[in-house]
Amino acid sequence: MRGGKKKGTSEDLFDQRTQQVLQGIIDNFISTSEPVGSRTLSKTLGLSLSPATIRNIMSDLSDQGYLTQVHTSGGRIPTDKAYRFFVDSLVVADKLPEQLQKNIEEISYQGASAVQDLLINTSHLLAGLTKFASLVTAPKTSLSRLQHIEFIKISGDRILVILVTKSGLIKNRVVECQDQLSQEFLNSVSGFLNEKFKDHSLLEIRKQILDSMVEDKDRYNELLAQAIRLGKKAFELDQPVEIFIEGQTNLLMNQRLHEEESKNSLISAFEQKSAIMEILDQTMENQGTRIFIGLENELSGLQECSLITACYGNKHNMLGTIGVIGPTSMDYRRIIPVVDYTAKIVSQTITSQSYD
Amino acid sequence: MRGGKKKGTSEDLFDQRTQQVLQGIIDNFISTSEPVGSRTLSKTLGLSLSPATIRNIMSDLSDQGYLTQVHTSGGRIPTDKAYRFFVDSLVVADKLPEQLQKNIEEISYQGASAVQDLLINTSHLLAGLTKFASLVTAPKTSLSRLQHIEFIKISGDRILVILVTKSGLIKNRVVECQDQLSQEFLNSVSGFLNEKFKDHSLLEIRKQILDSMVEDKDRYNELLAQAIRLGKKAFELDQPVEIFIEGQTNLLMNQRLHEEESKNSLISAFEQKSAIMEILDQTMENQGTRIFIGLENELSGLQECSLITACYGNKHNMLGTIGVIGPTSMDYRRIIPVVDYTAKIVSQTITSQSYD
DNA sequence: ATTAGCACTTAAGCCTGATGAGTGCTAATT
DNA sequence: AATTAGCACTCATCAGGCTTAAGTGCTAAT
Repeated sequence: MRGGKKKGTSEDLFDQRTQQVLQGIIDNFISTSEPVGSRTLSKTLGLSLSPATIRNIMSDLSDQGYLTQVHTSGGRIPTDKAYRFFVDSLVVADKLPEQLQKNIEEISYQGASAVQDLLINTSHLLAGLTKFASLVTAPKTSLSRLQHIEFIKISGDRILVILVTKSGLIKNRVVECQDQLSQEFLNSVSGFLNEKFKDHSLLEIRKQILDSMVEDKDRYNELLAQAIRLGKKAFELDQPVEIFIEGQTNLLMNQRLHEEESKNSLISAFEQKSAIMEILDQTMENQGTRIFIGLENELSGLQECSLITACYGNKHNMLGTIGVIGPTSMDYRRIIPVVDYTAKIVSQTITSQSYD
Repeated sequence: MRGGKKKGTSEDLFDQRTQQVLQGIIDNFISTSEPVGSRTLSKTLGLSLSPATIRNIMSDLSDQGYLTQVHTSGGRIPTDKAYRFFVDSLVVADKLPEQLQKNIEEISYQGASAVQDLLINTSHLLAGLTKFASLVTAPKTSLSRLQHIEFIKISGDRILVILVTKSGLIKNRVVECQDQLSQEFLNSVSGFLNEKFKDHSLLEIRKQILDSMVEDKDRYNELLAQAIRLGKKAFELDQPVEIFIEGQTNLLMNQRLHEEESKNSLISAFEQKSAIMEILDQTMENQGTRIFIGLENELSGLQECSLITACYGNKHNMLGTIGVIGPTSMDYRRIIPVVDYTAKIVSQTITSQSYD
């Protein structure tokens, strides 16, 4: 798995020994957060190499951009490039301890009868297990398909709209409505909409409703006219960014980034929820765990952090993303399988609860 | 307002000058966060007093427990007792600038058609305006009265329960149910429950349902039996602590408490949401702004902070609490009116949206 | 190709003394 | 009797000097 001894091929930049040294440096730095020097490494590393030899190797690694020095003396630390190499060479991540597996599986029990609860539990769990910040996005509403819609009159001119999607998401909103509509009438309207639009995606429904409004042919049928009017209100609600973030404080405390400035930019990064959403959205394309290290992150506040994400979904679609943000020097071997397995459990739970 | 020159009465511990000095120290410390010394004060304060005189006064204040010294030299800082005195003597807090008033009034516009949205907006606003941490509790469900209940069948054995309270709170939960119940039947059940329990408090309803179960006389009437069974599930849900906290990071960054330890205890305080809830609950008794300074807080993590709370509600009841947590050396004159006015606006908005 | 040896660099720890803001006390002043 | 000036004292902070330990690069020996 680690690439043989031969040199020169474009993937295999290192001979085995160089690679072991790099590994050693990364491992060392991950656990101590201190720059690592040649002497220490010569002792820690199993290979019987003198510090001098290791120095030579380290010097090469520096030239190739895998290591940097904070100051002239004082050991070296891995760069983003080193982590990237390290992560890529982790063909198999660690097996998850059984106890952890059980912890993760519990997210579906703790009163998570609705999908929202499940996602909140998930975000809580990830923050707790990793001691970093966790991100969880709700299934994109506009792509979800309609399971059920219902209107409940709660006062003269206020109507509660309840929208249940196939993915199990429940949304409610209060809309105001001039016309005095009776509950019976509202029932017919919801009956009509349910029948007509069940299983259609919300995006599609919105489009069709808008089209109907333009055509305007149904204006003399009161039921249809109202159905369209109410439907418009119910479906037009541009869904606010739904994302659960937890454990920001973990990150700020735990952090090896001691500098005020980087903390502040991190905070402001968290405040740009829509930007984070966008990034997470992009990860939905391909399944499996994705890892963004340091500068690979587009959001500037995160450029001293690593982001690990995985998607969840049902058999038809990827629905949303879960993820963790931690320092670039996090223990990838431990964190990756946690995110991975959590996504798997979320998927399972959602699938078993979804209505298709 | 500040009490005359005469001494000896139990309220008026200070002559006017002493009080001015204390004021000066507090003002100074609030704005600079640095211990203030006699020389500085002699210059800043309008009174033409020599540092020596001020030292004598300060010495007295120290004896009475209003000031402490961090080290032998190096100026004095106000104690909790001093803040308490300061706050109590603030008969009228500052008038709120109009711009701020407008900002606050906006919480009811930003798409806050449902009470939950309003509360989230509020918490966001408070954190933003004060740059501290904000707390907002939702109306206590168990005391709210029922406006409407509805059951929606969303798959074979899963039923969505929607509960709308008079205070405008909307709750939904998914419950599972062995018996295959048709939507029509569910409608009868909710019709029955609505009729029987409308305007009753949820607590009361739960009690009555449990009583009915014990009596067991309705066991042969299928509608009643199911109504009780479903009602039990719907109302028994012990409402999870609903509290919105925002801006914890504000507090951790902004903070004059530099020590790691106090930050950690602060974080753990925030994690004990139920403990915070309890404290806020206690504030619901009396209307108006309440202020807890430093050690007056029962929760240990908050003992280096001050908590400012105010209740909101409608004409019948106090429903919930909003509040801010900041350093004891916060600018009370600025913060108190913000919390105060925000509570007022929340009350107004809720009242106009409530259904009674 | 590897290693030992050596001169060089630098952060961090420690001591030192100087500085300055502050204090308490006492005696002089008003 | 209240206020103030003066003085001796305390103590945090800072800069400079010194040492130490860990590290580096380079060269020459193995």
